[in-house]
Amino acid sequence: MKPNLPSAAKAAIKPPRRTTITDVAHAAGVSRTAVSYVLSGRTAGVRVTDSTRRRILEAAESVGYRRNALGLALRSGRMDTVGIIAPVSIMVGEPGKPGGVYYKDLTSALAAAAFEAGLNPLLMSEQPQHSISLADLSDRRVDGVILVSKSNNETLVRDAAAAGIPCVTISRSTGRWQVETDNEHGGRLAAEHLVALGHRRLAFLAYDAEVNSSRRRAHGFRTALDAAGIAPESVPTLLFDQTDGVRAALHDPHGLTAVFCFNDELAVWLRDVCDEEGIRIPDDLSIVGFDNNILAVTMRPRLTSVESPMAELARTALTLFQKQLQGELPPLTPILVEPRLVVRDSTAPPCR
Amino acid sequence: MKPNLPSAAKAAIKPPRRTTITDVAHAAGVSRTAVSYVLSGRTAGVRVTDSTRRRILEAAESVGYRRNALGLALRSGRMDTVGIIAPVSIMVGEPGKPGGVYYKDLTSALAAAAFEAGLNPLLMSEQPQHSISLADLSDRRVDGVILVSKSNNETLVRDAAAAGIPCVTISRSTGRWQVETDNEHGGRLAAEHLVALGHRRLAFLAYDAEVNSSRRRAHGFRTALDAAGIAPESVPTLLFDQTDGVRAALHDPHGLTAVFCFNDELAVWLRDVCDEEGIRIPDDLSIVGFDNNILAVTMRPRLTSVESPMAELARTALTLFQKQLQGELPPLTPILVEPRLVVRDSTAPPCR
DNA sequence: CTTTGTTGGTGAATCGATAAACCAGAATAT
DNA sequence: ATATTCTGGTTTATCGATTCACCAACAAAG
Repeated sequence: MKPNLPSAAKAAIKPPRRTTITDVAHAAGVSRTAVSYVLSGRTAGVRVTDSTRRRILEAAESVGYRRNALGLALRSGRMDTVGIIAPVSIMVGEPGKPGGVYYKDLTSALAAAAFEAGLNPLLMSEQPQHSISLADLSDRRVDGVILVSKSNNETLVRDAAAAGIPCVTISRSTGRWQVETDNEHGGRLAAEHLVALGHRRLAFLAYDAEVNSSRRRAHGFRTALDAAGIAPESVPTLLFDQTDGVRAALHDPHGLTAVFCFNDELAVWLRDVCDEEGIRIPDDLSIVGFDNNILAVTMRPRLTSVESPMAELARTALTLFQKQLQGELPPLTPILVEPRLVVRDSTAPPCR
Repeated sequence: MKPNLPSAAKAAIKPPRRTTITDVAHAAGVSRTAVSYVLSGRTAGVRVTDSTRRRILEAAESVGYRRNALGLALRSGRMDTVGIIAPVSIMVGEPGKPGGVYYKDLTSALAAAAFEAGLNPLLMSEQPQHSISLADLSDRRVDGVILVSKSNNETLVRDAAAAGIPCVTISRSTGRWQVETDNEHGGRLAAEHLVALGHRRLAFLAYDAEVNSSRRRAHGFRTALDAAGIAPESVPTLLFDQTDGVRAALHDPHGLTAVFCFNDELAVWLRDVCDEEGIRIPDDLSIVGFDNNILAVTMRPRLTSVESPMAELARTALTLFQKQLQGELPPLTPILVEPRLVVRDSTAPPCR
């Protein structure tokens, strides 16, 4: 039963002959040019009568013709593929690194949006050793890229622009084609909710205060608090990697009654710290997250969180990408996608 | 400020001239064939002296040559790209559908493994209306596919085989190139852990008892219980969509003391039901999950879970894929990846 | 009756690479 | 001295599509 001949193995990789435009041309009794013209739906350059057109379409149907993406791409430069550049370390979800859930959700949403837009999503790593580099991109394997990488990508964006490669950035501060969550508004939503509950002593918790999105959320948060009569200077920024500082802030007798976290994962982390310290949520401390991902609904107590609308973000990015492909001019300012607040059980009026 | 000429718009999509193999040939003063031969590292067909080789390499360097993937693919059929077929509905994480976390994790792990293997991952939807269909695959846009789709994919696998498209399936019962978690072993691990804690009245909780992985996990679970003297008939299968049955089972005075869940999401769901019913975990009921994903560490109490090693699964799939590409014969049986049990706080000795 | 224009296509070049066939000159064998 | 092999490449065909230049036949215009 077991075949000994290498031919059996080679059979697995034998090239299955496909029907080409030439086959259709033969079947219809016309030239390849006419077939190409009719099947691609072009309207300039060649004239064809309706009867010839029908003959070609029928022939294509009967021989089961499908256009070869490579031939098309090589000649005319369209690959109908969009590269999605994301950090590979986040794809495999390294435990220490933040944002794993966010980036997986975003990548998935982008892939789905690409399908909707009739494009094929090719995942690419921001680490050149893992994937084709940006310099390789001009080989037209992809028509352009969407950057969701978190690292400094100014050079990536510049390289893309210099090479004439369409490029949309998500939640970055570089590039002329940008889409991002309205982080300031998100911060305001959190602040207004907490102020309405009666909180007066609040803090912001971040991984890295200098990251752009972090700054924006903090700024929106403090601006709204300021409007409510709470001095921005009295609203500290706590840092994830300074655990002692966080614990001290929590135990201060005049201490905090509410914390706005950079994202849901950080909110979960804070919940764990509170558990260890015997601080009850929401009785002793209210927590607001950001992203509203699966962690927010799984966590106990359920997490009040600012939702960045992933699907809308992704669809907007794809829309921008296609506009860029069609040669339109970039928007004057980054496109902002509005977040909304989802209230759950981790926030309540303060008790102390 | 607003330009009226289309030329301004067209400039955005102007084709940036790339250096081709012809440029290198000119610079080195040799034929394109010689360049192709040297730069592709082939060893048969053409002879080149070391000095010529050096001249070509230097010329390639100095003109900044990079190989065009499309030309290569069109001529020789290698695209160095692997298609990953996953359900798009899961990519966007519809709330009602199970497995969202699992499939996102798996897709990400596959992408990372593809980078490691020197391949580019192209995401494809199992829904033809969203993406290129399998029939389109023979256009060599991808060298083959990895199927992680959850739906019945017998026809997909058959089509791929008929078209000569390399295809690896993950956690499916069709195809000759398969890799899957050893679900039976996973079930045994859960059973042995619970029996060691003293549990005698147990159940299995599933979305769909007929799904292959579900059957395997249940079978391993019952087999190990049988070996411990617990009759398999006394171990019911509870179903997610029959909530009343689940509640009844939980409240039975001679009722359950432990439940093994098909996956972590289902364990979270069960935890929620228990919360509503006033059943404490792990005091009144022990829960074991499967997957050991982020939900397991976020859930309170922390979830004891059987870990299916995602990275190993992905790497194995890529290895199989490359073997298939090289024309090797398929393994005689599906490759099994061994799970391990991670014990946390959701399991304890029974109190009743 | 010649010029011009229109209709309905065809032929050949091209995109960037690979692969098979070939070839001139030198070296070796007979 | 002639035949054969080896060396170091070159020429040409090809992958599957698009696109530009051109053409034959016929009609309308001058």
